[in-house]
Amino acid sequence: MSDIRVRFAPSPTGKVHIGNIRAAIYNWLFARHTGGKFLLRVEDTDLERSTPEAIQVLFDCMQWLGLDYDEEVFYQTKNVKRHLEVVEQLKAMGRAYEVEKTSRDGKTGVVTMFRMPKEGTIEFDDIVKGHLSKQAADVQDFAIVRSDGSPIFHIANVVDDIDQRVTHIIRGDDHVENTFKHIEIFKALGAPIPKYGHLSMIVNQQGKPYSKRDGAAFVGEYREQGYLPEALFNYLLLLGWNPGDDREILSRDEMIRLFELEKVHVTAAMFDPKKLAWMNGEYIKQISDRDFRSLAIEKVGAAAEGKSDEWWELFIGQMKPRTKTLNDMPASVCYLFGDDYPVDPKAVEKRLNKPGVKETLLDLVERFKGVEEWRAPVLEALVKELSQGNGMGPWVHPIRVAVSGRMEGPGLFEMLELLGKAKTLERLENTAGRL
RNA sequence: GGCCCCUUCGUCUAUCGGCUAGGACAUCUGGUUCUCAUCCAGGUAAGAGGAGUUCGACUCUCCUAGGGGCUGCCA
Repeated sequence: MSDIRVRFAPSPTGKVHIGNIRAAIYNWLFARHTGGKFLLRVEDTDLERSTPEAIQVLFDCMQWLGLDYDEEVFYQTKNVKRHLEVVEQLKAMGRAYEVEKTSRDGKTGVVTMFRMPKEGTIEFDDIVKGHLSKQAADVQDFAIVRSDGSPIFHIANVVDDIDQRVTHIIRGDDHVENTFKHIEIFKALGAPIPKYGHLSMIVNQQGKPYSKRDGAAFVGEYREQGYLPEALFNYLLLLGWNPGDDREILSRDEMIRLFELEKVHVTAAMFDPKKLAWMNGEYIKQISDRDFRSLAIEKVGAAAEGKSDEWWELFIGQMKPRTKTLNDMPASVCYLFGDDYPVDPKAVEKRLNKPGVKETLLDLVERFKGVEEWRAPVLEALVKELSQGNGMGPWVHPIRVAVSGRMEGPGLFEMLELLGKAKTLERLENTAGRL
């Protein structure tokens, strides 16, 4: 146990950005590594966007990624009274003052400003960026209460951090400049100044912050696309941190054991969907047969019912190494679950519309009819004998397209076993009939 | 404009003054194979530029260039 307390403090908007969730991951890992507490604070002061649905999306994302939090969720709106009390305190001390201002949209009103020192330097040691300092004169006074009386981010954030007794603030790089302001508020209030760690941004190929224009920018999209939470977690973790050796695929326990905030990189990291896809494939290969089966059933739907354990074992052995994201699966195996499957015209052209193919298929139907034990090795032996050692291509390719409509997939004989004798014969005959 | 930060293969990165600069993804070649994928073997590919410190610099210092962040009654 330690006294370390960190928080993830998103403002719920109905979507959780990958850069944001990476901050959550680093906070979580830091807390779990040090034996501290990981707190969740919902900065729900934007009443229009912070709907119950948006907050639920946030919870769902965290649960999906296995980011469990300690203590009760802290809602920023419930602490508004405190924020305003502190502002009064600041005013009494002469550190805050009211002024009439005109906002960008032309409205004039009285806002409360925080008074920054006018000389000296403000400095702090950022755990990831190192020593940072700035002339106080370079930081302007800033608003902390709007003309409608509502507290602004800067004051709400600091007061909540004080109330939640946060010891380490790990957040996005875009808050570095705010830190110089926040430190002054902590000082003015006589509160201990937390340690800071600012995380670089996730950027696109142009080096700009990764946004929805660059592809899937939100956690929910990866979930919908069939990525495993473990893979996204692992990939995001590696975007700016590594254990110091060549390991890349890490178990949750290893991550917790090895994670060190001091080793987080300062530089922005470019998001590479290809590597994420590779990593997802690695995780799919790692999951248990049982889990793979239930995920497959989830994706394929009702058509997956009624298959035997034995059937699944063969299916899993064939499909696990061929699956990059779970969502690829329904399309790549649908011919196993029904007769309504797409036929690739290029495959037909290349493998079926050739002289002699019709005869080959009809001949195979006759030979297959006599097969009593409908098993991949038996079928393979049969075709091997036909080919007389000259390669099974002339048989294998037409069969594959005839029964599946595509040129790629599981091993042909395994495919036939999965399909069953009746379906295989039916499809071969039907296909031959159309040639 | 001002302030702050960053800079190793295309990408993520290792290197804490000794480097023939290592790994992974991507890419290419070959092998295995009935296709695809897996798997195996191998290849191409990097220290932004310039000064300085040092026996020695990717590692330390400075300058330049390039990139990014902030500069709201957003968070």
